[in-house]
Amino acid sequence: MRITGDFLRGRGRTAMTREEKDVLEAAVDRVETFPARTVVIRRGETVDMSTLLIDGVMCRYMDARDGYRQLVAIQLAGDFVDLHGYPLRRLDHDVATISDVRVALVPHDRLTRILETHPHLTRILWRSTLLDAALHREWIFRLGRLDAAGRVAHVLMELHARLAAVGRARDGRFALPLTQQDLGEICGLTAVHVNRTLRRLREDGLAEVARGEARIVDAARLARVAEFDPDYLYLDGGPWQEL
Amino acid sequence: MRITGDFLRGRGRTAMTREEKDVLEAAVDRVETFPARTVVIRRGETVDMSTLLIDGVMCRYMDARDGYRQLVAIQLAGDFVDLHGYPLRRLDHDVATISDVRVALVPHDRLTRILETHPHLTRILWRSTLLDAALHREWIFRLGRLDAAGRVAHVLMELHARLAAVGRARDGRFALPLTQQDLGEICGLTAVHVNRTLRRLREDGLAEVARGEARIVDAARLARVAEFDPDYLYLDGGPWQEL
DNA sequence: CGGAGCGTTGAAAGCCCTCAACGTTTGTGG
DNA sequence: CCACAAACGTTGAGGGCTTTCAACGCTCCG
Repeated sequence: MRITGDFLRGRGRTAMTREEKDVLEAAVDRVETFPARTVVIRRGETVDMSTLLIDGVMCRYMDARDGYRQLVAIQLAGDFVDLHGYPLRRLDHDVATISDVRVALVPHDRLTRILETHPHLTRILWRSTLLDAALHREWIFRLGRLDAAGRVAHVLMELHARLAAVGRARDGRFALPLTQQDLGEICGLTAVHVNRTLRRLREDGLAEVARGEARIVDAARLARVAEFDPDYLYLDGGPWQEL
Repeated sequence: MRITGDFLRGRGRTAMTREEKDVLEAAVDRVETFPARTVVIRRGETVDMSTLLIDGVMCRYMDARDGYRQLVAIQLAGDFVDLHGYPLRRLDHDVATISDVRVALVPHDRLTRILETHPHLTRILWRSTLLDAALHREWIFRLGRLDAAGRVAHVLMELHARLAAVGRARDGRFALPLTQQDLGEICGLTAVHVNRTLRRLREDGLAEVARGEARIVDAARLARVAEFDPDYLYLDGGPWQEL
């Protein structure tokens, strides 16, 4: 498969012409791997390349004074992890791996070239950074309005939907290399309470998380607990088709 | 003053050339006003213009099942409220006014023209949508990691910094047309608890909010309670100068 | 096979919510 | 300009959700 084959897969990739896909593919300078649990970019660093995640799971996070951190994004296969670093030039948060990952690196000067020559592809790249922003907003909603069960349920629903879009979920099951501590740092909860909440979801027949795998047992009820509506993911086949 | 004169003011506007400022100004189709507490765009609507806020305060929010809403952004003078609607085509949230507002409307076909002819200005517009995303991330941090006092303090610090950047704060004071209910919908708290928290901040000599005005009394201590670092606002004069 | 990280469970404390009542301000119409 | 109503702000008491602290079991990897 092409290096960039999962980019926007299931979320508007079809809006790219064959030539645009080639141009994007050609913008990749090289492919690298990082081991699990590695910090890749530190907050404040000036960046001159952006990272497209090919396989594995990464995260973006901000540190709190008490030593805990708050995850602000989970990045999955096909995600441009730090494309926003191109217009912003420096990042306001850290980037790290969760699992072993394979990434493609795209130098910013090649993005500038795309900007100058391919307006439609530019708009698609721009759009992809805004899909991230839409996820951010949903995370704000999750943290501001949902209780512990809702938050954990929401994360599971979101990850399932996103992984399914890139062919990495089947029958409601998907690999979930997150610890309960990680889930806590996503949901603004302690690991202890995540544990109790997962038990509750399991006992209620909604979802099961164990040994690096998640399984959504009753999607309808889980979605209700999570107040989950996949609109914000702008998935293909949703109510609108665009670009 | 020009209609677009506050756009990116204090946050990278100087990176725009004179010609680019003219092009942006010319992209404005018309100026409109809306009264306070009006819904301007409903979630899911397809949009073909974007809204630049000239004066007043607006918000973006998502509804929860219980009737409460979660604000995901506050927009101030100079903010492009829904520029993300251009690449996304439809919004995943509602947009409403808080105070009376004056806005400039920019048709999307003119943005497409800019995309095709002004790559540097395009990058600046792109960047402005990513400043919003950086705010989203900080809001996630605020909700996930801070207690009530920290959240309210953080909102006050952020609004002060952003308003100061566009010349609408003086001596730590600024107009704050938000009710305690609004603050609760920003912070994921009830209005009652916002009230108690504001009292606490007042009694501790950190900040005062009353009759539509906020006053930051002790910025250093308030920033500490809020774990506030203005990095994420990408203000001019910060540690980096870019574009 | 040993250790470190991860997961699990219980008890107690704390923060925030809910409910309720009342005071204050704002805006509107007479 | 006043009167009134509605929205907003304030305060108290009690309850619930989540955290904290502590202990222990499990799993996986070197």
